[in-house]
Amino acid sequence: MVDQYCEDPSHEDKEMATTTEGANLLLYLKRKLLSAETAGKLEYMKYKVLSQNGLYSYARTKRKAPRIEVDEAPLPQGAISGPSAPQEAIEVASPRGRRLPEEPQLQVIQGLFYGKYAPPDLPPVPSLRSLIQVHSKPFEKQLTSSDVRDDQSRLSMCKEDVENHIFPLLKDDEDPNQGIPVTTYDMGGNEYPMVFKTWVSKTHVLTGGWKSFCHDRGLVEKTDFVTVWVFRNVVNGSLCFAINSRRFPAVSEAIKKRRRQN
DNA sequence: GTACTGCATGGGC
DNA sequence: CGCCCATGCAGTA
Repeated sequence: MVDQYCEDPSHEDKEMATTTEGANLLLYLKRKLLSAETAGKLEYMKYKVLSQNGLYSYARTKRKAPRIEVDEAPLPQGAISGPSAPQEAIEVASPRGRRLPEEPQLQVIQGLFYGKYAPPDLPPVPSLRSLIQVHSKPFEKQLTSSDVRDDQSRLSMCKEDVENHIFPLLKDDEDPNQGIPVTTYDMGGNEYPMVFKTWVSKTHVLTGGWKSFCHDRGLVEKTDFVTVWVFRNVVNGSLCFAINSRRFPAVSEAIKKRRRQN
């Protein structure tokens, strides 16, 4: 696209027009009130770009309230409005994990993620904030070929992550061996119905909508890493996942996961 | 045949 | 050696 402009002798005029157009668009957008859906998508794009460059630190960034005033979905009854609504979200401690209140949270996370990456404790999806009260900390997985292959495409998760981040959130009547229906959200707030299940062989998987999630985002093995948050929908109590992905084109081998030292 | 599920296996740690 | 997990492939709808 840029090359075309360079070869075109009248490109300066066009460029000028484009610049003016762009400036007008930016001015317009600055005043534009966004729908919840559009705001969510923009937030997702921002998060994706910044998280890939390791620049995103959602938890530490002071954020203005999202400009959502038109078409905003009504908040569930009892929910406090505003960006900091679920302040008292309850984090479920892992059975093995010790809770050391003085310890900075970032240190706890480090070592579990690839590179310098500290995803927020809560999925950075504005439309989900009022739904989350009970949740666990995120975990990450480098995708394998069986995670993304068309004839398989189920997300397998390791024992440690499942025991630490999913099992603590399960209710008594939810049996992973039977399969638990879950709703998975992407960073745009789009829903994918999936099933979380533990096979007889003790493999833990996410099936069902995982395939379309994979397709929609064009996920590939090894270079793509998914971050998984697990929480309960405070309104209907259902088990929910939120999944984001980051891509490292330079990564072409399986990364060995560091053993947790307890 | 196609899409999907889930058990069994073997390599790696 | 035992455990874990990626995946091969058999079975089902």
